[in-house]
Amino acid sequence: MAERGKQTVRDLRRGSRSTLLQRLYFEGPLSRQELGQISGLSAGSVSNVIGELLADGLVEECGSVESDGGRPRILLQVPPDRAHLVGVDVGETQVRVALFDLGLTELAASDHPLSDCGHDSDHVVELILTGLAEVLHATGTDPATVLGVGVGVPGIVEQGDPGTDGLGIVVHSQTVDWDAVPLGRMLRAGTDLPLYVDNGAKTLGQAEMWFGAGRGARHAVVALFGSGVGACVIAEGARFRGATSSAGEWGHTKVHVGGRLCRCGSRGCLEAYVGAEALVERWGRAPAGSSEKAGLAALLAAAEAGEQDAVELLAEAAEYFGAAIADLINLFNPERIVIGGWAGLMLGPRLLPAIRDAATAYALRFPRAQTSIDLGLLGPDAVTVGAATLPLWHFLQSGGELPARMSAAATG
Amino acid sequence: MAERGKQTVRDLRRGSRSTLLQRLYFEGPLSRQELGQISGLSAGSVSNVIGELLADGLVEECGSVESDGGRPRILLQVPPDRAHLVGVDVGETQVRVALFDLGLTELAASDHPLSDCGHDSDHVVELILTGLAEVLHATGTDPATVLGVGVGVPGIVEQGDPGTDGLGIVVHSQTVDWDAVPLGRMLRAGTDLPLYVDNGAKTLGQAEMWFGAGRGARHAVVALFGSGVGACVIAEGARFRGATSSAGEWGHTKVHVGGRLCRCGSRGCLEAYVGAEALVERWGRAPAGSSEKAGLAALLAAAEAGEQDAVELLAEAAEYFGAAIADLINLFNPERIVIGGWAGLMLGPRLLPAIRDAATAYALRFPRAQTSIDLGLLGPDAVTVGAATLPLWHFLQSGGELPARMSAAATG
DNA sequence: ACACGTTAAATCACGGCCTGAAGAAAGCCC
DNA sequence: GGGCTTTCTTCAGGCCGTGATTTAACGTGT
Repeated sequence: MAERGKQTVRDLRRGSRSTLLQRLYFEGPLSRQELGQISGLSAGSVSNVIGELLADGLVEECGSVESDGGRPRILLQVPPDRAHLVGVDVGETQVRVALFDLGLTELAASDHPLSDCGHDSDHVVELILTGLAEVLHATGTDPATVLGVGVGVPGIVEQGDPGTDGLGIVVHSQTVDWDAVPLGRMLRAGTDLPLYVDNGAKTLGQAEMWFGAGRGARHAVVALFGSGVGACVIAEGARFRGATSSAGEWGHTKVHVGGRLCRCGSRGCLEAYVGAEALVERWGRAPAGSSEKAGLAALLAAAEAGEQDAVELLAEAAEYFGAAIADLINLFNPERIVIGGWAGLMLGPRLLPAIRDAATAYALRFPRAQTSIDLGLLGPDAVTVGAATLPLWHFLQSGGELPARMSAAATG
Repeated sequence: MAERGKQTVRDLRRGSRSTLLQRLYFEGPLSRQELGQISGLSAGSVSNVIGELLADGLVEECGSVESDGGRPRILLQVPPDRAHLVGVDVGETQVRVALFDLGLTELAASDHPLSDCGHDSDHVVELILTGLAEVLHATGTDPATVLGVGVGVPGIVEQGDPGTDGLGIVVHSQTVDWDAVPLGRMLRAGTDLPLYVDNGAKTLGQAEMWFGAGRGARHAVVALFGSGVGACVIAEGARFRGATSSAGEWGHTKVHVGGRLCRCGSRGCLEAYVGAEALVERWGRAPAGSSEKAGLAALLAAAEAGEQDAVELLAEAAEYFGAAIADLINLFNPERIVIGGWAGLMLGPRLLPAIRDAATAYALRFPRAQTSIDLGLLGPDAVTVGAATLPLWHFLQSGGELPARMSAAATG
């Protein structure tokens, strides 16, 4: 149980590189001095490791800061243009491919609507690959500088054996009718870049954790409230994946056993009570033919205008949502809950107080007291950013391991 | 995020010791040869580390086995009598203290009923300390050979800062009315032994994972079904604790928002539908004045005899239980669910098929397909065993670190 | 200008670690 | 007794992080 495999003396160096690289990446320009303080490494080791990273071009000096009277500190940072990342969002209505630099600044993006052919997997793969080619071409980016492609998909992702170059990645989705689609193999046929695939809600949560309302929390749950409902659980600073990477499927938690029919085929799911699709449908007064987003906006406007049925519907949704959040608090004991997703951001300002109250009423006192409930800061566009964090995470975790094809071209 | 702190070259040795010790502990007598194979360490290192452990008396040779034609393998094992462990169960009706050897064989136990003074914390602490003295005296065990005392309590345990010798341990329990009881400090006043405290349901789950139906699983949830309902979540082979160690409070998951009133004060909790206390109360036909256990047995007998209301009540309980297990499957994506606890073991044989069906009906297809649902193998007595695994786990994890007072007396 | 104090970074000997190869040990078979 | 096989031990070699020492780079005061 929990035996971490064999460790050679070399893994220490990888660990040190990783620690330093992560600190520099997340905590901005830092001197060797400060790096030693916060990482616990000795000054000698910091110098040594930073020297290596400098030689690899993974770190660069950027100015200095005087230190009253003594030698000035040299600031170090991870050069944002040292490498690139690709994030893909396979959404309900479109496939979006974005190219980022190492600092996750978006350099280019490509959108392809998904109206005609639906979610036929061959079509989606084709769109991903064309999008990838487009963003690379538009920016004149050498594919050799891309650390990897992260893809957020709707559905459950089976990661397969690691080390098989992503070939084992398989996607299951009851909602878009993907049954064991071998996305890894299919994408691999069109690109040599390292592939990372995860659920889109999870990647959005990842983005919120890194750059949004989740920053700094080590134990958090990002509750994603959109057309459906999902969650991304972070424990000890890393995604909680479970045995086959599908942990956090919150939308089909039973809040009312034997209750409303859900699109998953079961009854009483949270999603059937608070999902945007369900809300709009239950309200039944959205302008015919309008989008789900417009429908929800109309519902919200009606409630703001004081229309009784809209007010009640939203109040009920807040109660169910809060109760389900209470379940998350009881089960995961997070220090923070972040409510994200487009519907969450739209309804959040109105519902947050009621959600907090419901969570307090339904959760156990002690874990509830340890938890704050806040709105997310990132819009749904952040799915691509989150997807791009997948290869980025691998990069940082491995201590700055570059694909073989890139290591020669240390541009600094 | 997820930066594991600084590692010195010495931590490697600790890791190796820990790995080897764990393998030997769990996988019985093994030769250096086999140890090298399964741990990934080189033969040289194994010899080296085992030499250390032998010198510390943490490992002993135990016979040899011929190896067709070559030098025979020398088998190694962890000597069960090298040290002792204490497990304490602070239950609903009694305080039970048990002394174990390193192999978790029970050497002595002491029970004290908790009828008169209820759960007054001073009284409980007193009983624990007398029980501890009793088992040590009865077996003539030198306290210096005790690795630590593990305590399972009803309620939520706040671990406090590690390294403070357990002084920060505080217990909260809405059911037995403990509000921030500083159990660590209180016990520390009466003993110098290392202290470990956790929720009793969690320790029972721990026992089930180590020696019961959970053996070998790296991701599992032990669902504990007794008077109340709880869960112990194991991820990556270790307990999932969350931010403040209270993760896994499953009994108050909302299965029916706004439904039955629960003893926690909230409505619609799982426990209010399937907890033994709730079932017996709802049935309403248990012999007056009988214990909860007897009441549940009577309910079961009535159902076996075909009495309609009993049959229906149990069928409903199975459905709710299965639905709540479906939530666990969706949220934690375990490879195994173990149903334990005294009520679980009592009703399990009858309800398991229905629970499995309900879980299948309510959970998402993919994660459900990855999970097996089985009955636990250990009775509720295992709480003490589970509690004793707390110090044992520390011992194995640290690579066989002995309290200072013991290391001199390497008896071999 | 110039020495002095101060702070930051680089260097280096040291003790530890794991590996891998070579050697020693312990049994069997002929 | 001489091979042969298999297991275990020993040891050189390459790395690693530490901590002390040295060097670098800057203010300040004279």
